[in-house]
Amino acid sequence: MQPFRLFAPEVASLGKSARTRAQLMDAAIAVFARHGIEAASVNEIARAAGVANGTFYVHFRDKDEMASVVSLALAAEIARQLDEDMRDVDCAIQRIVCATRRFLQISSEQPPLGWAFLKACQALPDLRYQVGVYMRQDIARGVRQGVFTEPVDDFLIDCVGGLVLSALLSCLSGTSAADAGPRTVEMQLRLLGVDSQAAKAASRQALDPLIG
Amino acid sequence: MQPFRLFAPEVASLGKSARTRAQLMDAAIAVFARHGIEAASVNEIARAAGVANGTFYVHFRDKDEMASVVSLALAAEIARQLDEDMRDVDCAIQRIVCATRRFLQISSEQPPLGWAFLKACQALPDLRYQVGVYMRQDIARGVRQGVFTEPVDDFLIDCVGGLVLSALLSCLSGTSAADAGPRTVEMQLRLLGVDSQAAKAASRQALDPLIG
Amino acid sequence: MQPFRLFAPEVASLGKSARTRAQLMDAAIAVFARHGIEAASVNEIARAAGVANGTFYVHFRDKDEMASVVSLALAAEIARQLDEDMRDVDCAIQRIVCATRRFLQISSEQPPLGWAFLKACQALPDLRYQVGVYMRQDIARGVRQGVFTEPVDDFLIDCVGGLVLSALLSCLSGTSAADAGPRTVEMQLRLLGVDSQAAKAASRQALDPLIG
Amino acid sequence: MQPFRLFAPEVASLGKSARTRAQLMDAAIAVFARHGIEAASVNEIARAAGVANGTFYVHFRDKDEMASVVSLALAAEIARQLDEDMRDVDCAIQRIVCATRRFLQISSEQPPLGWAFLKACQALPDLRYQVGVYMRQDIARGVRQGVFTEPVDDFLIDCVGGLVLSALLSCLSGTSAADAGPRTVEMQLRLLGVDSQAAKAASRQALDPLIG
DNA sequence: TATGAATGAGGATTCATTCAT
DNA sequence: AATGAATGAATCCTCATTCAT
Repeated sequence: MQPFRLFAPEVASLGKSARTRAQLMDAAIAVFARHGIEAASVNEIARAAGVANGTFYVHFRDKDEMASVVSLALAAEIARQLDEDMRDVDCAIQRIVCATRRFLQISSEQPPLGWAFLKACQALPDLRYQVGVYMRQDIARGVRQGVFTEPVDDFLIDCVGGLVLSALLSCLSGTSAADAGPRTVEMQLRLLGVDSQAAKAASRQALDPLIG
Repeated sequence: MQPFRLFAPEVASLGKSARTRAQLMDAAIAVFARHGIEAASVNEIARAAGVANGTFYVHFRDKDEMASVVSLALAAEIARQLDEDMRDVDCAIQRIVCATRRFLQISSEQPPLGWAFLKACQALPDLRYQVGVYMRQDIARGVRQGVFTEPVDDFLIDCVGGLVLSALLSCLSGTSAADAGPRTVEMQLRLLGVDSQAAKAASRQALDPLIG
Repeated sequence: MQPFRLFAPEVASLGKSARTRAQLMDAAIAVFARHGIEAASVNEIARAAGVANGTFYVHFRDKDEMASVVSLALAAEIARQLDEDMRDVDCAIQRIVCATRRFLQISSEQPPLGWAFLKACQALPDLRYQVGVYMRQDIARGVRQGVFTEPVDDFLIDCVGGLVLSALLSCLSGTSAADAGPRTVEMQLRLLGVDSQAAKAASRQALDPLIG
Repeated sequence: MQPFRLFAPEVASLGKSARTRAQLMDAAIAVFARHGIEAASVNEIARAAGVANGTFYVHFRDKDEMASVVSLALAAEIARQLDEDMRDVDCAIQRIVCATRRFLQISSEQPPLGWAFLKACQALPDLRYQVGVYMRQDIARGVRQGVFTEPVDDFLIDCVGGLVLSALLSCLSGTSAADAGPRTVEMQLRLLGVDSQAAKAASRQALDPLIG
């Protein structure tokens, strides 16, 4: 019925209310992915979640609040997965390589998730800001480690973030090559000031087999 | 009443009908800039143009057609200005430098134009494709001239285009530094495979005084 | 507020939703009767039903679906009444006499119902077909009983049906005589091949006192 | 461009203004036939006539007036053709046979004309009345000649007229048999009180070869 | 909590009609 | 007479939101 599941667990580990809320959020992601955030209708989300439309307002004040909650939760969930993968990685380059490739993998292998994230980033400045904060940590770490020479400011973050989202869009649109992950990382490292050869080498290095 | 003027000339050099159409298009750009293309309402566009709602349909079949016409015309107008500036420039790097800095200048100095273009690119894949075709010419020229080492494919174009749009968004959001133009060019050249120092040098070189 | 009641029962024997739906259907019949089906506006129907315009779409997908639902329900309701009256009548001539006179009585005594039915028949070929199927049963029965000599085909059904509707129109227009029922039956029987005298005799015979 | 021509002569025998008016009337018939009178739009009629929409109002006060003018002219034109065919026929039965068969022939061989006439009769009581006046003449003649036994009143006229229109509808809908003309006449004569055998004989008699 | 009918403002679109040229 | 752009009321329909159950 509802093929996409991120927040609603299979087992009934949550209370009924929390489960309904999670179903609504998963449904919202699927609908946002299909129609974009503005065009998504509360009725369609409720229908996709298998609940009555009125139930929506039991869990969210209005559509805007839900968009914000869902988008932030989506970003947090992605960040959680990336952090988990990089728990023990100290090298900033490694972290960038890992995070970016893993991010592209996750979001292009689950198109609803990828599209929803992409469209949410386009629609919600708050979300872009949040993502920027997250990226800035690793980039700042690279500066401290002396591997990134570019001065870190909002503009750089905006551009690096925009590059990754562009790559994601390209992947989701289906026109892009198979090695989009490494190529994106390579470009990203170049933007950060890593020299060309080092960027290429780092971007192509083997990752945990889980990661493409 | 309507501060933004791109298509509607001050003088009555067009017939009355053409003038009304141009007013609608200018109004559309202003409204697209404020609310995005999807959320723009025909009534608001007509009101902004100072005509009755029915008049919209004298000039455009429906909202979608107008969005497409306006966006393409907007892109064509920008391209026309850029081409004019670069009429005699042969060097691909020079052309990229010039086009990108000029583009950012034009579109961030006229926020309605910039926002409208940005949102149009997000909403209309056709427009993105058009813009890609335009950019690809100069990039291919650079490859022929031996200055860009990166292989040119759709993915590269998507990323380079995305980078420039990200820079524009950053500028329009008002958070970015004054040297966004040169910095964007520098990043762009790096993505294309120009080495770091040459990129920095080229991006900072003096342009025609008109260009910032 | 709404003088015509066919589907909405006085008592609250239906759920609230079903009652609203029935009110809309009754209102639709009244409006169809006044303006015809094509010219009837959803807003006017909703207003006549005493509900908000949006409520219309809670109960019907769109105007066309409602027109079809209402018309078929109207025809079914009329057919139900006729069938009830003729439950025990076997003779085809009797059935025709009874059905036609009763039909004219019902629909000319309740002009909204009559007009709505008439206009629905003009606008909806499906409804005409339905009515034709219904009429054909009794006519075929008459052929089996050897009292109708005319061969039964679509053209005959179309003509007999058209005759009855013409009679109804004449009644509703107010120009016609009091004995429209018997005269219509007589003509109808003649069309079916009953000879003139028998037709006149049968058409004038006494019916249940309820029936005029 | 405009396949249907009734009022606009090929040759320029009329003044320019009269020609434009005639073109509009022909176009109106075609459009009425396609969409019905209510749904026909002035713009579509003007377009079909090959003139600007404003021109419509040079020739007609408004849409209703045009509908009335066109319908009446259409009926008059048909009547003129029938009268021409029957100029020398005195026998009422002959006249009915001839008029009805010829009418069905004309209007089913030129579907735009047939549909327009049919829909006009449904929409405009005035037209129905006019047609009734015309039919009544021949029917009254039959009564004087002693061949029709049925008393002539509005109700009879309505029913006989309705029968012929039903037959036309059946023909235009394409479901009806080839001998619709004779069968319609036969039914019509029965309605008027002619006995069955005489009706059949008269209805099948040979007509002028032109007439089917 | 959950429901789902009801609401009514708002959006896209059509169209009869007017009027300056 | 003819034009065709302009008008704005009216139409169908959607949708976020509310509320009684």
